[in-house]
Amino acid sequence: MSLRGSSTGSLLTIYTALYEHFGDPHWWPGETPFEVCVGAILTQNTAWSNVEMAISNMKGKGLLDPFALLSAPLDELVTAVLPAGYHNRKAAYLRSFSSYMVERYGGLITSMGQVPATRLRDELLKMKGVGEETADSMLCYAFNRPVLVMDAYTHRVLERYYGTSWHLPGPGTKGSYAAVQGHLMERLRGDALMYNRFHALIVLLAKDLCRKRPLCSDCPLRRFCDTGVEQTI
DNA sequence: GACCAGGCACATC
DNA sequence: GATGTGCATGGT
Repeated sequence: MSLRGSSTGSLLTIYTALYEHFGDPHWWPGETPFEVCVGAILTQNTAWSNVEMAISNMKGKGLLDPFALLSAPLDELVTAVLPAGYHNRKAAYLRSFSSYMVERYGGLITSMGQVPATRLRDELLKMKGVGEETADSMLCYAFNRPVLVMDAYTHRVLERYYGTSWHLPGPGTKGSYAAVQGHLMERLRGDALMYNRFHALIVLLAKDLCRKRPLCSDCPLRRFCDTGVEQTI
């Protein structure tokens, strides 16, 4: 398992070019850490625009609080998250997450923030509806931990960037998440803010390429366009 | 009308 | 353990 020809320099080049092109992405959209966690669950296999509608519904009903969420009737919660799809499952996941927060941490997100990242990650992964990507999104964007989120965008953009030298397993294959995440974090050796921005900028790039928005002529990111990445992301 | 979008759990082999 | 399938809506 290796990436021939890769180097810390090339990854930092991507990061620097992305930052210069897009600026500070200010991720994740969310007014509170709890809202970020809710968004991480709601966005599973779902476009963010649909998640925004669901979060807006929840905000309108005062459900963006673990205690309020737990005391609300289930059908009210289901109705609120309807636009995000998978409403029955996601409503159950949100209840499960809120229950965990209230029972273990008294509903205080600040108490969760005191827990070592590896332990908190293990706890999150034990909950139904929280896989590696969702747990890492919470750790990085709600708890400001130095964790790089690996999602389909990250995988596909980097796959295209490295081209034939990309020898890590593809999304969905065994060990792919930890392998790719470990590879990138070893080389980037960044802090929480850098990992936060790196993943966010990759997503912005992928979305821009989807929309076929042209990059400036001297931008190092044109390498993505030259390899036809806009055709596949 | 088909396909996709910031996954995950569970059943089956 | 690996693979396939269900979950569900809104936008394109």
